[in-house]
Amino acid sequence: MVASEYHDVLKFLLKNLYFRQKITLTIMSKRILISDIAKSLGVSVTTISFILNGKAKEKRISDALTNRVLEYVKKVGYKPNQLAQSLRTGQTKILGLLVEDISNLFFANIAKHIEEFSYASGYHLLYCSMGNDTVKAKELIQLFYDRQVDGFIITPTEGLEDVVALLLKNKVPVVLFDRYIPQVETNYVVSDNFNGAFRATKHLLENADNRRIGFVSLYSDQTQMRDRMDGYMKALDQYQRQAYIKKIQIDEQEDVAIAQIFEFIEDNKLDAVLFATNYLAITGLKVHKKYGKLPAMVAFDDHTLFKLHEPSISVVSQRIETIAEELVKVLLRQIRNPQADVKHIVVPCDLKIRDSSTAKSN
Amino acid sequence: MVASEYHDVLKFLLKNLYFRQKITLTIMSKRILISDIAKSLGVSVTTISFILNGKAKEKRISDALTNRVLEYVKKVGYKPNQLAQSLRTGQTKILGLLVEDISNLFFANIAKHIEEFSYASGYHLLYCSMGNDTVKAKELIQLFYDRQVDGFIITPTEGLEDVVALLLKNKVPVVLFDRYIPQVETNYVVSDNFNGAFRATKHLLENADNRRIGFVSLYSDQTQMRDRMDGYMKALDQYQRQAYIKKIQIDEQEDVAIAQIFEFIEDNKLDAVLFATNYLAITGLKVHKKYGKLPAMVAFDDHTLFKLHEPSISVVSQRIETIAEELVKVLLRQIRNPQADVKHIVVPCDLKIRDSSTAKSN
DNA sequence: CATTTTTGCTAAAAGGTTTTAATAGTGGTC
DNA sequence: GACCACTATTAAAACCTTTTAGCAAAAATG
Repeated sequence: MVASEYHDVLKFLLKNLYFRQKITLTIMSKRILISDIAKSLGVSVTTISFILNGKAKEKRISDALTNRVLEYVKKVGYKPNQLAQSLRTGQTKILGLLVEDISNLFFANIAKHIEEFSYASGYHLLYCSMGNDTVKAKELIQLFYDRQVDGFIITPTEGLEDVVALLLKNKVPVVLFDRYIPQVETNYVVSDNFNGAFRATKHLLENADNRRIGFVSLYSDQTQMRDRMDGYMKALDQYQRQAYIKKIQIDEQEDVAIAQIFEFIEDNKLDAVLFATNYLAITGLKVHKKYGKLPAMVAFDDHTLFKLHEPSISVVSQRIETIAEELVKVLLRQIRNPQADVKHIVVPCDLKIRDSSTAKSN
Repeated sequence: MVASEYHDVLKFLLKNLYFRQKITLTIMSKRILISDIAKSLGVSVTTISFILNGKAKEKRISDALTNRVLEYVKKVGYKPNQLAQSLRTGQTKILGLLVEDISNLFFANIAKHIEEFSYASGYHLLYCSMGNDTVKAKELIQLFYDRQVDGFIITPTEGLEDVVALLLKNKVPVVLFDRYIPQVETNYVVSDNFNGAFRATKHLLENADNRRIGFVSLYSDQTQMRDRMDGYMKALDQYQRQAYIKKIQIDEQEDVAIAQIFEFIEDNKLDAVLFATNYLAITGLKVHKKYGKLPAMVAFDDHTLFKLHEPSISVVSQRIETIAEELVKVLLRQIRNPQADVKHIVVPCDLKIRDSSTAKSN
């Protein structure tokens, strides 16, 4: 199945998921077994299993019997016990979603869409937030592995190289997102952070008033941070301007961060700033609120706040739905065909220009 | 175990979760079986199972053997196959979390904390968003039921009375939150919406400039909406003021909603407005941005935006962590003791007064 | 010393599927 | 009419645990 076909199938499934037949609830205390059906119909369990798994033709079950079974199964609302099924087949039809923090709007949004695509394909999701705690992260991956999830969707935090490599070595399907691990050859889906930052910086540079343009980022070796910085640098190089870079500690106290950003802007007399994450940009806005000073700015990742803020904040926004769709697509491909080659998918970003980078105010 | 003890245990587990022993990864292709251990140690499978399930004493397994087994198990990193375990015991150690929309900040935050408390107790979470689609919601509940989750945490959308009742009838542990279903006697954990709204309204009333105070809500019969309105009404009654109530369609186009709110404020010459949800309040702020008019206001549910907005927005905020903790506590109680009586927990709200309801500006 | 009780452990069943290997019957071929 | 191929179905093994019921040896009892 080529990619575009696959895409269509997914879309189709998704669209029709909620319009299937009228839903019949079969929540009842005594779950009915395949052996009950076999007895009632005077047929063997094997036959029924074959029919239900679509192997009727292959196993030469007569059409008459096939229909009789199918009808009866529908009538009594039989559903195979998934645990028994999973135990036997080794497939749980569950994916593990490990994000940095599910309460972060970016991840929550991704999670929402991943959920939609997964469910449309018959997969459920176990989720968890790993924070920036490597030990916790490894433990959670181990837990999900022990639960025999069919695949992993992970935002790798630092220090996870070995465990991800271990998963791969054991042929566990994995797809990373938001950032990837250069040393480990895995599937990943990321935004085009480099170009996003490049275009944002260029946009700031094109306003002649912006002589001195700074970049606020985090102390982090993660690829998305590196790429954003590289994009910023390239734009500056093109215009032969000096770079001003400030990195904040990942778990810095908010007021400390605020003070640091304020100093950074003041000391360097910055006219404009590119913030590497929306969280940092929000911290930047608090500088504004506290010190009443705000240079031109662009933030990475959109946020409800940015549209409403006065002035509204320009952003490099990620195509969250596309990312989610690709994630599920790549992962399911790997699950269905373990031989499949590794996929690296880079999704373009969109530069949304608002007032914070154009208005002459401030 | 009384509630407070239980609370302590949870807290303890949570705190120590990440500091346990050094983590040893046992991700490996060939999973080791209990029978392998039995063979290696020349002991029966039964004995090992008893020991691992803490029944050594009860089953009179000698201490010597117990230790030998425990040590060996640790050495080879054996972990029981959870599927086989679940199949046999009927317990999956998985909870189903069904929220209206995981990408909504309120639910994402709750999800984060529910996750923490669940994991600390050895439970994992399957999540999904139901939207406002009753059919989808029922289907998802059915799917989770089929997966034999040990319990449900649900924000019931309208039309779910029957399926929740069905779960209850079949002794499936359920706890509702955010709102409940009056006709069905279930566990629930909700905020004290009535008093929250009452206090917020009273706060607005106490400012003598606010003669006309409106309430913007949704067309919805859900309890939390009803309670918030009742709280608003009671405060107005106390001050013998007229009520101005505007309800917006749940899935209304944003610009339509904006226009409706604007009209509502204009037509009634409102001095102040209480918004029944943070989403509505944000829509209200867009009225401000579009028409440049903003009465005094208080929003329900906090949001990053509100602290930063100029003026900052006063809110009735919910104690999300407490709610999450109670949810898990109540649900696990029910799971562990199916006879346990139904719990109704009402968590107080906090009125956070900011500039939008006090500043003389606008 | 015969009987009962306790100790220490285990064989086998149960949980509910899928899948392998086999069987009994039918029709065709030379 | 012996042999083969095919049809339509199934018994039993496998997946990996937990739990029931029971057994043999040792200790306690009268």
